[in-house]
Amino acid sequence: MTTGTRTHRWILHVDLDQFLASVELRRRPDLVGLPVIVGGSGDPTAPRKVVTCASYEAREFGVHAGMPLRTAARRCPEATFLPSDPDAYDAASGEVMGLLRDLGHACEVWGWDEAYLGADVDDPVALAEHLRAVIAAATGLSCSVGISDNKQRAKVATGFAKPAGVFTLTDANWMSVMGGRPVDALWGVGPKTAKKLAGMDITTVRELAAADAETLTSTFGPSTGLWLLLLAKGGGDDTVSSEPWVPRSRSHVVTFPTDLTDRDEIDAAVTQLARRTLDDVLAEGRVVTRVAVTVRTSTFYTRTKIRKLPEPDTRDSVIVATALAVLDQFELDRPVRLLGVRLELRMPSTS
DNA sequence: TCTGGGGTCCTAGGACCC
DNA sequence: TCTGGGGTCCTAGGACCC
Repeated sequence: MTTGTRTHRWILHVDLDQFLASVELRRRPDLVGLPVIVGGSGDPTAPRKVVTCASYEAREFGVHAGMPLRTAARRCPEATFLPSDPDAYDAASGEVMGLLRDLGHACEVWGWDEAYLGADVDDPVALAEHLRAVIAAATGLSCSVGISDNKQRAKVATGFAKPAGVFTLTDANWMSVMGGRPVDALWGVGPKTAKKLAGMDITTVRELAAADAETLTSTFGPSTGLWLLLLAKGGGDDTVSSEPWVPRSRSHVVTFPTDLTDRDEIDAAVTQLARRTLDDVLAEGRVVTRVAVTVRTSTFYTRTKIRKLPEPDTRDSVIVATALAVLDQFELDRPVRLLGVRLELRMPSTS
């Protein structure tokens, strides 16, 4: 088995196409080629539920992940709505990641439907086509592959590979492909950073790449400023680690169908969230260091408070009491739309 | 068509100690 | 008496991603 963190000649970003929808289509071949929308309990009339994944056919109607299900139903009434089935997606993801690990290259898994391979090969396109064929033959799932020499650029390349393709992005074609595109085409640059940059008259990747380093560091800080410059020039993180990812935290949030106003109900909900999250933590043999509680009111005002435990702990009584004590620090003078509990975990010693 | 759920990382600022 | 910095721990909050 390949382990450790190191650099490689090539980094391949593997991204499963419309992953959740594809898993559903595998067991519902009658729906192939039709608009399929996965989310919530599969009831398109449910309020406060959103699309988790839309098939490419559904996307033609303007439906996308994060859209309220009721909106999706209006845009695409003929779609088939399916409930989210996390166990099925876990299993399918496991199949694919197992196949990728068996290829004999460094393999870093990024969530359900993405992974990076680090490979010292002469022909990365051949490797990409090979793994696409292996995954398709063994699982019936389609993926796209972006090829580069760092993660960020490989990830951007995947955008050009989709669906079901391969795309290579290197110094040779980076600026000609990306130079004229908006800065938020870079992985890690979102709307806020794009707006800040626009205020500095920087709107394209080419302009950001040519920007003055001191100007960027004075606005974004020494670390972030230089990172933005590196990203625009096509740089990024060039290491791939095959070590299993150790989560830093576990959390659950709930948006209530109707806002809570009764304090006893709010306490009960936080207690339940804390217990559910702690169950996950204990199942993984981890220990809690900090307890965070998030409250979102009817006005969508959202705040998180957090408290460090006196000692790392696993006791239900301590975790629940701490969550309730943190909750008690909120004003709670408005109806509560969402509650969340996040447990931060002690990292295993690295020795 | 009012706005889900699960994560990570970075920065700022206050408290406290030397 | 007053003032100075440095370092570390802690929480809040921002930003981004899938």
